[in-house]
Amino acid sequence: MRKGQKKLSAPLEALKKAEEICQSNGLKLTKLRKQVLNLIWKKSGYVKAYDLLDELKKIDPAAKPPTIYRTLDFLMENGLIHKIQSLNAFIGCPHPDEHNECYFLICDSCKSIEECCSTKISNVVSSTSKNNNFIPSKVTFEIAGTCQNCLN
Amino acid sequence: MRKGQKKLSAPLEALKKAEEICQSNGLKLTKLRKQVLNLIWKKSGYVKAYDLLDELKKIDPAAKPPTIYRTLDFLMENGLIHKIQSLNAFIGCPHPDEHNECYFLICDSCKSIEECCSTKISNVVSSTSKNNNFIPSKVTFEIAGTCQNCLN
DNA sequence: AATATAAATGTTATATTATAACATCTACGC
DNA sequence: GCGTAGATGTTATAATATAACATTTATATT
Repeated sequence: MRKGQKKLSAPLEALKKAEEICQSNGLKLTKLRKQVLNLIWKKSGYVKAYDLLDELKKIDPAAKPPTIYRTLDFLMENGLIHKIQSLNAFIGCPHPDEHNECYFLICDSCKSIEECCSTKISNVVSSTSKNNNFIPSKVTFEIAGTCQNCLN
Repeated sequence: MRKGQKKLSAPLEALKKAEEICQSNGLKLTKLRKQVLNLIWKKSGYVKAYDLLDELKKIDPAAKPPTIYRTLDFLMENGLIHKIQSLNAFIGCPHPDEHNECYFLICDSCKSIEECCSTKISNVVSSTSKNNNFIPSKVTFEIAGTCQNCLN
């Protein structure tokens, strides 16, 4: 498999993991939440909230902005999805069980996003935080640019 | 001077640097742009676009959203200010002449933002980019948490 | 100085993103 | 069954941002 290419089964795995995580943490992955998480994974890249709302409306025509935003909040709080701050967009988390510091490589050309975790990043965050006597709680690390596929 | 505390003269210095940079790069720091940059520096922390618009309206009652957003775009493009993506807010850049990779320590408690540059960060960005065959163009690195002053 | 022209600003309208506030429903423990 | 907390429904509006076109201003050239 080419590096950077998403495994076809990633959505299924992610959904299964989501079930497990909610199960073991006493969280309710309700029908609505499952539907939204599904819709997020159906898109190959990132999704915008209102596009998601449009999709959801195909299932439930009564859906409204708070429906989506509340659901997104739940999914984010529980690490099942991430918000890409520089795009105001959302993306499924492929490894919701391992909460490392993650960063995102965002291709301006093909709009793909690669989520990466690295101890280097975590180390830099903790060392620089320590240097500044700062207690970090939320890290936003997004690198926009051009991915390998689009370079050719 | 306590670490993390802003020098009182920072705004003046930043404005002077801005003049110099525009001068030497053939950019026009017009009256409007200077006014907006001034308003940004007048605030001790970050500023929201529409708050800035309200301030600007005190000087020019005819000011409208595009007035602010266009000016913010100019200032950002030329490195005189930064956008904090996780807050949809803007902040003056204290060292617009040295364009290192920067990150921001954002205190959730007192709302202060410390801009930091470190070669460690730059190194991590370039090494992880290289590992992923990714050519970075824009880095967003924001760490929210609690600052030293608010810990006590 | 008149003229061209590119950049900056003005203006109107609207798109996009997100939340407040309150009502109702549903699952679950007792 | 009954109470309660959490989830969802609903209405309205707040907050953020840009498109599109008109006008003005600076400045380079003649």
